[in-house]
Amino acid sequence: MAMAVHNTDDLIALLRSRGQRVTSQRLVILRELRRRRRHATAEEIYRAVHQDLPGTSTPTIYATLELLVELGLVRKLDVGIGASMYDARMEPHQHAVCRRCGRIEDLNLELDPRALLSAAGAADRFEPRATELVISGLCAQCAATA
Amino acid sequence: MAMAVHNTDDLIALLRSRGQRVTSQRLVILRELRRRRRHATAEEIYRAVHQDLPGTSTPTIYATLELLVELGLVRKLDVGIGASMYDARMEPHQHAVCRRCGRIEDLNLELDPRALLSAAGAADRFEPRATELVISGLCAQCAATA
DNA sequence: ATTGGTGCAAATCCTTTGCAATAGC
DNA sequence: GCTATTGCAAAGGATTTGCACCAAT
Repeated sequence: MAMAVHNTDDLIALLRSRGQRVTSQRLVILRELRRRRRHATAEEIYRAVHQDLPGTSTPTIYATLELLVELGLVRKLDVGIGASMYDARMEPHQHAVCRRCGRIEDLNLELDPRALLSAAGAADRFEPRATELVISGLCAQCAATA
Repeated sequence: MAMAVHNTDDLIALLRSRGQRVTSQRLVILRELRRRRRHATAEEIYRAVHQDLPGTSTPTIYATLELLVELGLVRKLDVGIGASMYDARMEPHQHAVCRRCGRIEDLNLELDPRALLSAAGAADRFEPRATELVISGLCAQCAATA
C-alpha cells in the first residue's frame, strides 16, 4: 500500500542535476507542503517549518517556494486573498473559492490550454505553460446560511 | 455608428437607485477605465485620474474600484503580477499573460461555471458567481525570441 | 576552499484604516 | 443641515533586497 511518508528523492535528484545544493530547509519545506492536504500560504509554511527547523527565515521560505515552483514540484496560486498559496498536489486540478468563508475546494478538472486558446482563436499567438482557473462564489454551507 | 464617448449614465442610475452619491471621482474613474482598451492597475488609474481631478487620493481610487466591481460595472483580476487589475470590458472573456514581457491578451472565451463544476463533480457543493481563467506562458513575440 | 544558501534587518510594494474636512443630497 | 465621501497621513500585510555569515560541495 502507499505510504504516508513524503519522500523528497525527486527534489534531491533535481537539485543535484542542476548543480544546486541540497539543504535541510529545502527538504523540510517540500516535505511540509506534501504532508498537508490543503494549499498553504507562505506564512503557514513558515510557522510549520519552525517546529523542525527553528531560525528559518521568511526570505528562505519565499526563495525556496519559488525554486520548488520552478522545478515543477509545487504550484503557486492566487485565489484573490492577499497572499499567494502553494500547492504540492500536482495532478491536474483547478480551484473554487468561497467568498464568504474563504474555503478553497479542489476541482477535479483537467483543462487543455491549447484547446482553450484554439477556441478563443488565439492558438497561434500564445505558447501556454500553465492554466489556472478559479471559480469564486459560495460554498454549499455559506449558500445555505445566506 | 457606435460612439467613442464613454458615458456613465448607468453608473449614475445605479448609484441613485442605491441611495449612494454621484461624485465626480466615481464618474471620472469609470470613464477612465472605459476609455482604455487595456486593463489597468489601480496605480495607472490613479495617475490618469490626476489629470482630470488633481488631489484624488489612493484610498478613493481603491474604494471606488471596489464599488464599481460590486456594481457589476468592472471586473477585478489577478494575473499573478503583484497588483490587481481592473477591467471595464464586461463581455465574457478570459486572459493570457506572457511570463516574459507581462503582456495580457484577452481570450474570447465564454466559460460556463456550472458546466465546469458539473464536470468536476462539484455541482452541488458550490454556487458560482465568477469564473477567472488565466493561461500563462509566452506570447508569440517572446516565444520567437527565446 | 569555494561560493551558493541562509538569516537578519530593513526596505519596498500594494492596499487599507482613522479621522477631520468637504460636498452631495 | 445631515451624513456619505473624500483627502491626508499613517499603518498594515506580503514579499523582496542587501549584506555578512555559514554550510554543502
